[in-house]
This record gives sequence, structure tokens and C-alpha cells, in this order.
Amino acid sequence: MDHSEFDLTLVLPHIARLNAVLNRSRLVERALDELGVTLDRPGLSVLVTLHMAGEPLRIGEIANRMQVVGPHVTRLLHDLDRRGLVRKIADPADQRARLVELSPDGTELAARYLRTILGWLNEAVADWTTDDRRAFASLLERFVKDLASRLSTLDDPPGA
Amino acid sequence: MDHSEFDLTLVLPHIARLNAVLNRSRLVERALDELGVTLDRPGLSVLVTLHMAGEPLRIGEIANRMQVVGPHVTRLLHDLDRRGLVRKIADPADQRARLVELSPDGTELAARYLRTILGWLNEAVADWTTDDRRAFASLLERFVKDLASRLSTLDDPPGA
DNA sequence: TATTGTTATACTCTATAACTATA
DNA sequence: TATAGTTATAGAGTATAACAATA
Repeated sequence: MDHSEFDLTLVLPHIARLNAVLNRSRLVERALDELGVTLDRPGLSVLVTLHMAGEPLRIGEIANRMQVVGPHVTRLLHDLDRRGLVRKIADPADQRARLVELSPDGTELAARYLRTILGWLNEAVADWTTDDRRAFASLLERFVKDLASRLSTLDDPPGA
Repeated sequence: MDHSEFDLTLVLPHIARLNAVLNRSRLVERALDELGVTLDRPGLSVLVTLHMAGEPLRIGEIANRMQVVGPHVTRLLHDLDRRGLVRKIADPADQRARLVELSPDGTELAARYLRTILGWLNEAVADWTTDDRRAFASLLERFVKDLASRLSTLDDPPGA
């Protein structure tokens, strides 16, 4: 008991700092600069979401994965569409919905962006052992999953 | 080489998801609800920064630790001051500067908030072994430090 | 009637620029 | 002249509300 409280008190500042580094270090903006691209962060996030999905997605599904609300995605897609980075195609299963897919340009941009970011991450952990990298990946995944799960139960404590 | 690329490709989505959980899960807002407090997220962040410092801080130092810009902190302090959660005291060493300290109310609020958040974190990892918690804390700290370090070198590659 | 998406609007958070006062 | 802070303004990012079209 004492040990766990102790550990987490130590963990909290690191989580906060990681959040700050990710949000305010201009990490994304610098990667885009290196690629010579003018694009905002949320727009890029749509591209990456589609790239990682590996298949066309519905607007609502993009919003889900980005953890944002539908109308926001609609707006971002306007810009991406105008630039020719994505395009909307019909959803054969539902005439109300549209599927969004990456254009070749969009695919290449997302791939180059991810390579840049991954390159920096790799350099950051260049002197880590393979075991440490694996352990970190595994523990981080577990932590995020358990945290998200615990937080989601805060929404619906009806059985109590 | 292959292994590290492989690992990091797996890590990236988890980092992104952690970021989303932290920023958009209303984690902070829910904690404040439970405490019956009406306060915005950045204001609370000032309180937590002061609480973790354990001593009065200058405005610029608060901005540094929060990774934001000076004028933003000034504005947040207006509100916190009006609510009696912080107060400004003279800096004996420099008449230009002011030191900001938590009031008793502010101290209690920050402490209760941190207890709530830490409680949820503890519940999230309730079934982890002590070893796993320690390993995670240690690897996360190292990762954040190495990442911040690598990113800071992107600013100044003058020797190249 | 429930769901997918769009349009229009408003709000939160943070930055930049111009300025004041002390060092 | 450099530094600490303030005021005023602007911008990015995201949400809510009202609506249209299809299921």
C-alpha cells in the first residue's frame, strides 16, 4: 500500500511532463517543418489516423479514434480535401455515411511524417537495451489500458 | 535495429492515446466535480505546481514549470487571487518580482485534488505487482527525460 | 424515430506585442 | 540595457446547438 502510493506520487509528475512535451514542444510542428509541409496539428492527426487504420473510415469513426466530436472532423476534412490529401467516397452499406480515404499525396505525407517522428523516438532511446524498450512498450500499453478502463467506470457507476 | 523500430511503432499509438486520455477524458474536471469545486484546468495546474514546489514561486518560475508563457500565468493568478486560493507576497531579493504562495484554502484544495487523482491511478494499477509499478515509474521517467533531451537538441544544431 | 453528417456559433486555452517598473 | 511582470489582443483547437438527409 505504502509502496504503491509512493510510486504513483513519483509517476504523476512524469506523466504531466510527457503531456507537456507532447503538447507544447512543437514536436509536430518541427516534423512538418522538416518535411516542408504547411499543415496544422489536428489535420495531420486525421491523416495519421487514416494511415494507421489502413483502410477508409467513416467520419464518425475518425472522430471516435481521435477522441473528438463529429463536427470538428467535418471541418478538418474541408481543408484536407481542398489540398487533395483525402477524398470522400460513397459507403456502399449506407447512403447517409461517407468513407474517407487518403489520396496518394496524403498517404505519402503521413508515412513521411511517421518516419520522422519514429526516427526521433529511436534516437531518444538509442542507448536503451532491447529488453528495456520492450518492457516500456508493454508496461505503457498496460497502463493506458488500465487507466482508460478505470476512468470509463467513473461515467457509469449505476450498480452502486 | 529492426527490433527497436518495431517496438516504437507499437509505442507511438499508446503515447497518443495516453495524451488523449489525459487531455480529453475530463479527468481533471471529474476530480473537481467530486470535490465540489468550480475551477478550470489551467488554474488548478497553477495550484498543483505551487503545491508540489512546497514553497512560494515567482511568476516566471510558475510559467517555466507549467511550460507556458508569462502573461498566461498572470491572467490565471487574477482569478485564483480573487478566490483567495493564492496570494502574492513581496520578493525580498528583487522588488520587480513577486512571490506567489498558496493560501490555506488553496493548499487544501490542491492536496485533496491530488489525493483524488492518485486514488484513481492506484485503482487503475491495483492488480499490478510492486515490481511492475516500480519498473514502469523508472522507465517512464527515463523515457521522458531522454525524449525531452533529444527534442531540445533539435533547437540548436549549430555544431553541425 | 434513430442515425450520419453538416453548418453556424461559442468557448477554452495559450501566444504575441506593447508597455511599466525595477535592476 | 536587461529583466519581471502586466495589459490588451489575437489565434488555435474543440465543443454545443440546430439542421438535413437517409435508415
